[in-house]
Amino acid sequence: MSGSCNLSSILTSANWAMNGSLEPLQAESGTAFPLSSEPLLPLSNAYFSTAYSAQETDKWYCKPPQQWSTRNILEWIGHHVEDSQFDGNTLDLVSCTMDGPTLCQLPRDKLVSMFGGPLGERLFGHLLDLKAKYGAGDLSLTCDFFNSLFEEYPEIMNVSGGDAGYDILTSDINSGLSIYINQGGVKPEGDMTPMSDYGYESSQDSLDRSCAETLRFPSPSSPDSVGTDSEQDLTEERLPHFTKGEVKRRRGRPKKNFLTAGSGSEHLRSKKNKHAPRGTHLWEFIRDILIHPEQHGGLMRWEDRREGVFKFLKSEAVAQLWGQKKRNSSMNYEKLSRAMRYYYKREILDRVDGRRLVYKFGKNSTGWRLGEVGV
DNA sequence: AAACCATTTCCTGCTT
DNA sequence: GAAGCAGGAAATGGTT
Repeated sequence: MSGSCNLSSILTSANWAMNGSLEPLQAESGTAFPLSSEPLLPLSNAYFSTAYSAQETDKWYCKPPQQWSTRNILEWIGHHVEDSQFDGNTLDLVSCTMDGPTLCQLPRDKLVSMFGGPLGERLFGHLLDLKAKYGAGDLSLTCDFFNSLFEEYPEIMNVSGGDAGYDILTSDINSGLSIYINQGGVKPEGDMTPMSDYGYESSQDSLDRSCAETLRFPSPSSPDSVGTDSEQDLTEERLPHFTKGEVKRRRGRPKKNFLTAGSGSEHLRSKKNKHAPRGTHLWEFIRDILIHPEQHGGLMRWEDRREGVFKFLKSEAVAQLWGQKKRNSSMNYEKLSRAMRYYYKREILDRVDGRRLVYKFGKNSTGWRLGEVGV
């Protein structure tokens, strides 16, 4: 694309947003998406760690993508660029400058052609998840989401055979409307269900969207959104108190099922990219909560930042959030803490004796120390 | 396909 | 008694 600015230009030009001395960026004539007059912000690690000048409610993660401004979109793309360690210098500024409705209408292949395969797929998948999440209260947005989904993945409409029962595809967190897919059909379900998970591709994705205070904890009688082998398994595994003494619950991680992974985009993405995205380990998830307190304050806090000592303030809420990330609504602090204890041996965590809910990062953990990149 | 890794689940016993 | 800690054992899903 001739004459376009790349992201390094943004990083340079965006300094005007900080020192106010540079001219606003202008798009080339014929640009498909008009540039916003809003100041553009740098898409760098430093930005994401330090620039919180904008009101929190104006962040991309605080509103539906349909309402994003150009700056929101740049922040969003920058977040994925940073999180995936993608080389932002290869991107066109023109590709990044559009409004929310324009972005939401872009088909998958268009995003892929604009941003390249890995990043484009990533952006598209996350956008689907965001549309699913924010479809609440606006049926057109939900329809938009399904139109996109069915357009991109028509095989969903041809699911047949397999286990009986409905697999949750998505849910409307405000209205309680849940959409299930069963053997080629889509069934709306009126009952309230646990909040659907989002397509976490980084810990920030989840945390941006969730605060402990707004978490919905699954009721014992509600259907579970986590994939199980079958309806029978769902009963046996998720409602053990109904079958206690009759069926022994299987140990280990519950099985996933096709189409049960939130929007399905992560499942489909994983086929193409076998490498787990950054930030998918528990200790990284914990670390990110601690280093982004402005996004999820009140869940955890540093006891001694220099030494890496931290404390769970809302242990169950953190566990639920971790469960969302792993698409496992049965996660709790007991299980999370068991995983944390495994880190002692690997020296990712050090023991802190005698203090409840207090842990300490070990020598094999990174990214939390003062002075490290982005911290 | 198999080995490996990082959890997840369940459990018993202990401590606060 | 509840909550948390410790760690063994077995299981799963994803990656190599």
